[in-house]
Amino acid sequence: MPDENGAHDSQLLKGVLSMALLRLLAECESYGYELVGRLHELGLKQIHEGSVYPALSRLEREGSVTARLVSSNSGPARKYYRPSPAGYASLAECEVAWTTLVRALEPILSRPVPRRPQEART
Amino acid sequence: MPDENGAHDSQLLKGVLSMALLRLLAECESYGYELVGRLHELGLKQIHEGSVYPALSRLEREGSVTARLVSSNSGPARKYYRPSPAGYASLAECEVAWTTLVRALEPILSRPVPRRPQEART
DNA sequence: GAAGGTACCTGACATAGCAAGGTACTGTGC
DNA sequence: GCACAGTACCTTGCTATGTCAGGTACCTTC
Repeated sequence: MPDENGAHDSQLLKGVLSMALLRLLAECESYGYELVGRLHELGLKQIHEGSVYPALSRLEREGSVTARLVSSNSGPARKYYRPSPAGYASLAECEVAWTTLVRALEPILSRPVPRRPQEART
Repeated sequence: MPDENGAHDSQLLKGVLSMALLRLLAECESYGYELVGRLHELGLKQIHEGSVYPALSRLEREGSVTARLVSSNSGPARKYYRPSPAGYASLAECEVAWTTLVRALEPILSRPVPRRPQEART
């Protein structure tokens, strides 16, 4: 089946991408091109370079990550990012917000959808 | 502590609101003003009318919900919404996308954040 | 020297939540 | 009769951020 939910996901992804990137960078210093691959492996196939590079730039501008250029022998120089202390703090906050959201949605999503919605009480 | 994550949440919420609304409506026919209250009870306190009404209009325009006006004796008429068959389908798709996203993020978020990020291998 | 993989970046566009404000109906109290 | 508070709706800008499409450039291999 084709990814018709791709369009939907694009909205769900908002705000999640930064968190995911920050989290991956906390795990292991990395660069944009590789991060795209790592996200794809996680199953987030619909994330493209055009989302990741701007997101990384934002994180750097915000001071959440620091970058260093490392020349490569398999192409142009790679820009390796790693979280700053502020980035770790931001990540922690973001994870709290995410967990809170997931927990808030759980009670309604876990219940099976009723066959017919109940009529409103007047 | 104040809700400093409110700003962050605004991004995390993208796409989640429609799903939550659709899900609540599947549970029980309702109207905007009440839905805001229900979302607040769920812990989604940062959702305001200015988000809910446009979201409901979008859902109606998309054909995901149908609406009917019911006069009230405690104020102006209420606009009750309930999901259409297309809305149920959309909800199902959306829940899949959501679950997929949550599951994709789990493996990286559940691991404890390393004290120091590992140096990249060259 | 052309091709293809690696690696970066950007600009125009669409989406959707937020903030702020406006309208209007109802019952209550004065 | 009138102001008020609560209920209930809606809209206009603003902003953030993902997508799409495209561009640049390095390096190795053929």
